[in-house]
Amino acid sequence: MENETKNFIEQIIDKDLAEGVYDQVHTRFPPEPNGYLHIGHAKSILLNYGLAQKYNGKFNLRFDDTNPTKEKTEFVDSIKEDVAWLGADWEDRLFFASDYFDIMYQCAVKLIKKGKAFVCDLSAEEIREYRGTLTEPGKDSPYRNRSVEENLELFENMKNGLYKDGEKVLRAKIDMASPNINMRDPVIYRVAHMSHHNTGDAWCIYPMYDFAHPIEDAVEHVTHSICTLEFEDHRPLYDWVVRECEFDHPPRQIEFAKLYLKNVVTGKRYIKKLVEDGIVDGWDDPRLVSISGLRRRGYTPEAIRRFVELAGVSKSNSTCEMPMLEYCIREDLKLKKPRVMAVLHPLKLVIDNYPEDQVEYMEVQNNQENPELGSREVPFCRELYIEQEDFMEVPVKKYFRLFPGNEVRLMNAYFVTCTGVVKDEAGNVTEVHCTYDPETRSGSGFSGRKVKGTIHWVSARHAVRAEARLYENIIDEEKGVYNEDGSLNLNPASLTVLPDCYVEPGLAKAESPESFQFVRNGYFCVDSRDSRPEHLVFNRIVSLKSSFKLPVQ
RNA sequence: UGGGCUAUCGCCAAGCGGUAAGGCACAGGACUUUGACUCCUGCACUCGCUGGUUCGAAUCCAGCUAGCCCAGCCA
Repeated sequence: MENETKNFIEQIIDKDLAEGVYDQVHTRFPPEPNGYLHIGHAKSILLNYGLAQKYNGKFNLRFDDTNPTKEKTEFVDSIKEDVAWLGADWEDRLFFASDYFDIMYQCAVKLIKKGKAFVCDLSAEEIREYRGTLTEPGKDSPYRNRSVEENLELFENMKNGLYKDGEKVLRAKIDMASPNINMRDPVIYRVAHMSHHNTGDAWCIYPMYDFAHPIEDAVEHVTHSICTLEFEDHRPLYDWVVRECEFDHPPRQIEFAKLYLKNVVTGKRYIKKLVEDGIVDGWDDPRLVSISGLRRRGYTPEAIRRFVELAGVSKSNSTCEMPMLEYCIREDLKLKKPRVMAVLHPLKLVIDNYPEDQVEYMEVQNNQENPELGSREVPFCRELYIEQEDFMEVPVKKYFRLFPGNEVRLMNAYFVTCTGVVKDEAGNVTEVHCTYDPETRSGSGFSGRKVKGTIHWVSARHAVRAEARLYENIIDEEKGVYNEDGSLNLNPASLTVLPDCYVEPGLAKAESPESFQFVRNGYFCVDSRDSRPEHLVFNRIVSLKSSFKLPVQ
């Protein structure tokens, strides 16, 4: 733990602490409640929370709700749930930017009094024109030199609702010729006659992000305000606001690169579109990488934490590959969850020399690598279901599962030798027949001979019918997010439903996502949202690393 | 073409003047009551390019090149 390499943010913090710039570390996660959180937010949450933990500091959850046109209470609830689920504990420090509207208003008044802000009557279009372009400087607003008294009065009028939306704004007075466009007298307050989810109709003017955010950080005594790269250009303005408003505890803004996943829709607007168009069945659809979708699919907070850790923190734009995330969930579940038998594509196997009405209960370790998980008893009888891919009438080279004449082990049970098949009129194999050797029962210590193949099974008489859902990325690989006509490029194979699966008896519907490893079929999770009684639905979390692949016929 | 930022293996990512960590992926091999897991082994004489400084450069300097971000009364 001590020898871990430090990321660049930790290096900055170390330096700050060493130089006495700060004597503690205080971070925050400041989402705008305008959508659900996704894997990208997890990086920010875990980074901020992790730093607070590491330095024995504090972590706040703060809703950046300064724009009532986009925000909803539904989103604050879901965000709180997801942040808590990820394990980031804000203790008693849950804040809303809107709780500081009074302070922000006072700050604005202070700026006006210092001659650092003015009320501007220009329209939005005019402001844009006056702003100049990337290569040409802007020019001063004709209202830039209003007196302090006039500005004070006008601003108060703005607050008191004397003006319509867009009629007037408050602007910081900085430098219209700055090469940094954010410094060209940015708007810091706008008029919006609209109910706010938190403050109701108390206000009709709302502060802009660039003005509000530094104040939020400063009043909360945040020391390190960590945000993403696109705000780098805003840092001079952030510092300007903190300085001009004369805060005692100036926070430091640090920017890092967002986390992207290859061939995956991140980005609220795309996910929002999929939800609104009804293409997915909600923000928690398992095909999405929303936190709630990952949770429903069976991902654990530990796996997501591990992934964020592995991906690291830097300033270079990067895109991780899905296998990295998949590795993390396999790693996490491997020793923690039971390994049970389930047949996704059933084929009946009849043991001709096994007594018709006999049932044996085989003792099976829940997880061979982790004895602490204990064992269970699995019924075994004459008729079983095996996986279709575990039988080949005409075996290919190097195939060592079941084929006529070959002997394999039925996992946790007996050796069986295939004796023949039954076919339907069309020539499809409908039943496989075999004989078993009673000497070879699992655990009996039999060592007379060895078999190359071991296959899983489920008792036909006892098995539970279930539905398995296999999810893939919802956007087609390699083709990008959009088609040429601008529509989303959806992957038609993103959801495969296997309605006729059989799983070991004993698996039941769960209240919350419950994960298992289905031997050779990968990791699955009981979908707790399926409301049909007695209907067992499993979401595939991730498949196992490639096993034997049949040669392409 | 103004400003800001970035550039180290297919993908992440250490490195901060002393001669390229690690993980994912991939490829071999061993093991195996599932071809998984585990375990070994391999995987950048080279750090976007070109020059320069130095005994010595991925690290310093100069000049290029490429990519990302900024002209919301969004965050």
